Amino acid sequence: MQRTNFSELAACSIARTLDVIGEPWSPLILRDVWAGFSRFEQLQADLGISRKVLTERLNHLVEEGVLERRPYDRRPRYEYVLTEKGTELVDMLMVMTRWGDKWLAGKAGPPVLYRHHACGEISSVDLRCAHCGESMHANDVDVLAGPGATR
Amino acid sequence: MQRTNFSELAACSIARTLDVIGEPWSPLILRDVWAGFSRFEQLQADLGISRKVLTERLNHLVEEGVLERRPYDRRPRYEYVLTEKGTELVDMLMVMTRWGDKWLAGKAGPPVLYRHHACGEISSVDLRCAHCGESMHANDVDVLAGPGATR
DNA sequence: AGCTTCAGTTCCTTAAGGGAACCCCGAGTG
DNA sequence: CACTCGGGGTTCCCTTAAGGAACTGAAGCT
Repeated sequence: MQRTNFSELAACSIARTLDVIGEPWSPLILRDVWAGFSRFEQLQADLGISRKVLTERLNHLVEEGVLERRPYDRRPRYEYVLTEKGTELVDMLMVMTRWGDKWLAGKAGPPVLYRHHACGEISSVDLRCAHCGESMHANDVDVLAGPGATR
Repeated sequence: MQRTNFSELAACSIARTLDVIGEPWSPLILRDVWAGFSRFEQLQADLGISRKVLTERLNHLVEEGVLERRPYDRRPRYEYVLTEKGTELVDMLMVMTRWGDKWLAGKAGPPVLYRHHACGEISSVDLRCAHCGESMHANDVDVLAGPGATR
């Protein structure tokens, strides 16, 4: 299969982000690392992903600065941990989770729940304007060309 | 290429969501439809995607209830519009955009800006707890098994 | 009747994922 | 010192999906 490099299409932060974590399995690898599956064997066993593809994905995520590969033994053993850049990607996963919980979970209800440290309650994320704090969703904004626009 | 059906791996809203929009091009198609490119020819020209793949992706997104295919002429002409389910997916794109703006845009700055209707300011999304309204990010939550969990 | 446009469909080539087998390295054991 | 074990990959072959260009069909226009 050939695959287009999305970020060459246009200046677009969505396309650029997809070049970092848009490949199959990458978001699930991030989820697992966040959940504490940090080693190659753990990830492979939990996801059932091909070892070849897992190697490729981990290398790519490390190159992109989303994960860090660090030794945890004097033997050649490594674990993968989220960098700050990677941790901030988890925000996106929390929004995906919320959408999946609402539209795909069905009667069984959400597979996982989040308990918010600040208030101690089971909750989920909500999108708000970083400026005024009011709700901010797809229909609440105008899209304008920014400084990095090319067309 | 074979591709694993992610949602069969485990009860996981992320995996389920990826089965809806995780295929290559799907998020960019959604972005374009949101931006007003609603017809086959417009999408194909803007993205440079193969017509075959565009057909497959549009069909899948319609089947999943994310897009609606509606005629706009007495001739066999169709446009694709976001359903409510699809519009809520754009939340995820806004979070992706924010991450890409921060980590990948570089000196040129963000390619697009959002102006928030409520306050009229250029802004971006921020994740907050739906319950208490405080900031809610990856490190601010505990993850617990929910009613839909299978293990 | 012929031309044009939109919205796909068909067909071939190329490359990526799946999966199983294999390999290398250092530690622990007898 | 040889032997085994387990983590972390690498290699190989097969299948299937993406790229890309050419083709089709159904209106409406001239």
